[in-house]
Amino acid sequence: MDNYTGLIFPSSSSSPPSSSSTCSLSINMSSSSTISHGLVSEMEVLNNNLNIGSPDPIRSSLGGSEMEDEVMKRSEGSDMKKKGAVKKVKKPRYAFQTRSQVDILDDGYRWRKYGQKAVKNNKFPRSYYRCTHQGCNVKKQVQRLTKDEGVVVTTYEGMHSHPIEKSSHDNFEHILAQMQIYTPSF
DNA sequence: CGGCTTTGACCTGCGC
DNA sequence: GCGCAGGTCAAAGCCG
Repeated sequence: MDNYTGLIFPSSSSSPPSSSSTCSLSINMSSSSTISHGLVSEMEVLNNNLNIGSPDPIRSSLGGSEMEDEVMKRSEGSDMKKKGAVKKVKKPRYAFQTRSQVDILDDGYRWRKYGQKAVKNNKFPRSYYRCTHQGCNVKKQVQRLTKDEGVVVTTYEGMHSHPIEKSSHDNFEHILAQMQIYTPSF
């Protein structure tokens, strides 16, 4: 099938993606460790441009940082008021569009679905996945666009701290090879 | 039997 | 303060 993959970049006003192709590769490949977290901290901007879910920029309520995965848990269901001690650290998020019949890109990592929500202004639900590798807190969201049902938007949050698990790695490289830089010109 | 998906409930942040 | 929308949890069920 024809599936193009448009990489969505954090189109911040200050730092245009100069060598974007290298950045794209770093999304999920094992070399991602070379990318500093500060590289993309403004996913909201591009999400806004995309109108993924709502006209608002994403509210970055995904405040989960690496450590408070436990903290975020409702402790006893009674007092989970420890958020005051938790400082919100925004993880960098990366999104890219894929024109595909299937929602899930086989990127070589193993994901476990932990939630699904209906999103406003979108007839397709958004699915939430977490990397199953122990100690790896990478999450991703998968959403199909209402206005173009063939387009799937995948948003990654965090960096994998481990190599790709499956050998289908080549598959993802193939996808990456077809990547086009998405330039939000609207 | 273990891992994964489904799904409703719960929590939080934000706008009004 | 209230309501809405997004994000997460966890129990139950399914499947290999």
